Amino acid sequence: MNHAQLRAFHAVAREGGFTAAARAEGISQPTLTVQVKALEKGYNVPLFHRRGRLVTPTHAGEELYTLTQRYFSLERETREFLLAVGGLSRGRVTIAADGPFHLMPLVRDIREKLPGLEIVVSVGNSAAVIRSLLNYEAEFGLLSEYRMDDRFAVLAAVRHAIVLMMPASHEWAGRPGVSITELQGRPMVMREKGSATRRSFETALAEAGVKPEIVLEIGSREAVREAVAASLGLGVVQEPELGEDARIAWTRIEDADLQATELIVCLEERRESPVMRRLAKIIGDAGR
Amino acid sequence: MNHAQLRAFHAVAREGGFTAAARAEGISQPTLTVQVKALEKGYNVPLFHRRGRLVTPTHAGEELYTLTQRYFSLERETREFLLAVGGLSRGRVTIAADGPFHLMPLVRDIREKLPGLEIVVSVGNSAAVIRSLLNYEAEFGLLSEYRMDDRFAVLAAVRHAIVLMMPASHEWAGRPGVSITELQGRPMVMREKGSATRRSFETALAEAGVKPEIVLEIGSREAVREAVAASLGLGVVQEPELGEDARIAWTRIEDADLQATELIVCLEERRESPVMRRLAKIIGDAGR
DNA sequence: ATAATCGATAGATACAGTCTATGGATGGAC
DNA sequence: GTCCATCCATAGACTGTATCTATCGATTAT
Repeated sequence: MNHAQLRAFHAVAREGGFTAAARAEGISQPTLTVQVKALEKGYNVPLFHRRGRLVTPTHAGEELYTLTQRYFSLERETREFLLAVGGLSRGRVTIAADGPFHLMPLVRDIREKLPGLEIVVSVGNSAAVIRSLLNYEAEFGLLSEYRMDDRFAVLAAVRHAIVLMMPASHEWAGRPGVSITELQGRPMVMREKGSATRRSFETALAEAGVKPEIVLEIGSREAVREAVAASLGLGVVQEPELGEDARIAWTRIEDADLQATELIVCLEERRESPVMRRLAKIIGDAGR
Repeated sequence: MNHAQLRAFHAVAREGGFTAAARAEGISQPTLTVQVKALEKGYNVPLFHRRGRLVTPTHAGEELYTLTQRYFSLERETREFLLAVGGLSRGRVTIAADGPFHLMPLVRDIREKLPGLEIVVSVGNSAAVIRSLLNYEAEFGLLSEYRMDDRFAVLAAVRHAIVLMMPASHEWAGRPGVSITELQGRPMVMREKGSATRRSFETALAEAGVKPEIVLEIGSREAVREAVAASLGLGVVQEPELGEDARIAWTRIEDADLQATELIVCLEERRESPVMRRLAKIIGDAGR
């Protein structure tokens, strides 16, 4: 028993004759005769009654047909699965991100362009993102610029302004911008050392020779916001992370290049995969 | 996608590596590499992560594996079905008989020798038996000798004595045998004209020049027995058809060759089929 | 550092699946 | 009843492909 034999039998059983089956399958009639005969001979099992031009399945043939129906139905299902996955009309894409904020436009864009894809997101810190990528657990990663190395390929970069956050009652509230020098000696609430926002901000401070007073160091964006709302000091945050909080006012820092860059990356070795290229195009369009 | 590609993928996914899969399948490792690669390229779907010597299925690969598991399981099931049917360890055999009496030893023997076979019996008159055989509805037929023609092949013949049946109170009851000449002028109950029993009996009567008095003509074995039990006359019946009836006595007719031959036949064109030959052997052993 | 193991590649080969050509048989049309 | 069309079976030839061996490069373990 082999595939060609089963296929020949199935076609003859389905079409009710060798010639009809040959037409339906687009092959010659002798091929079907030979294959079916080989199948019958191989197991000593007559599968069709041939009386004259009439071809009728034997009982064994009918039973076999119920099996081949399932078999070839499954084969079609498999082929359609591969087509769908190859065409990205179904499948799963996994994204590892170091924070929820820059993720949403990306997810929205993938859902729009490829609605059949299941999107799995895992949010963790930068180390977890890198681990997921190296483990092949995630296809894409959202990472701060400074954590990049040459194992990864950049698909898109999104730059966001870093803005100054203050209590709504603060004297600067309502000002369109402030100078970085004005921050000299001011009380400030800072993120932890590893934060990309803090890194970028400290570089700008150093360049300007400005030293604020660090009154508090806190491990999350939300904690910084709460501390600012409680008037413990000023804070810096990336613009998309601001949210809608009535207790908070914010303004730009005009005379410093204060930006954080968030990268959408994938493993360097996977960059040339066709699926990756198509997804990268969509992602590139998203992170304009 | 073709069968070799799916088989290669399935083996690699199952064994967790190309070399292991090659060992398991008894083929060379490059074959698997080529086939799996062709499958991946054909649909632009990476199926395995290859990092170093570690081979891990992608998500698409895992999904495909669930499909190929079902697929190859069904393929194995199909192969086992064909093996079983070819070895007669399962399947169906259909027998058409012109009466229930000679059937039972045959059915018992088939059940003993080939316990996996489903035995389907259809009982009808001779014409129905012949029709079933010609329609391929039945593989075997039980027929009276005189209905045979050369479209059929005789697999076995069972000869049964035709005996004389009388009421238990009859004067002959208890006699070991009677002469056919003693039937001259005796009241008798007969089966219908087409009956093999009647045919054989009338031939014997004609040869002996004996003429009984036909008092009743009735269309079934059971009806003949009832008529005899009611003392309407004597009856003739094949020995296996006698049954256990306290109202009835019987004896042989000594000086006449009174036998009916029941044939087990199949279609001439099917006689050489291997399945038929094996069944015919069993049937031949049965009808000793 | 070295050996062993694993997967990838290239080139060659044998077989199997398929084709065309043809024959034989059956069933329908007139 | 005869002729024609249709269908399945057979024979022989061919093409493609699944497979092999030989070899390389890379990674892991000793």
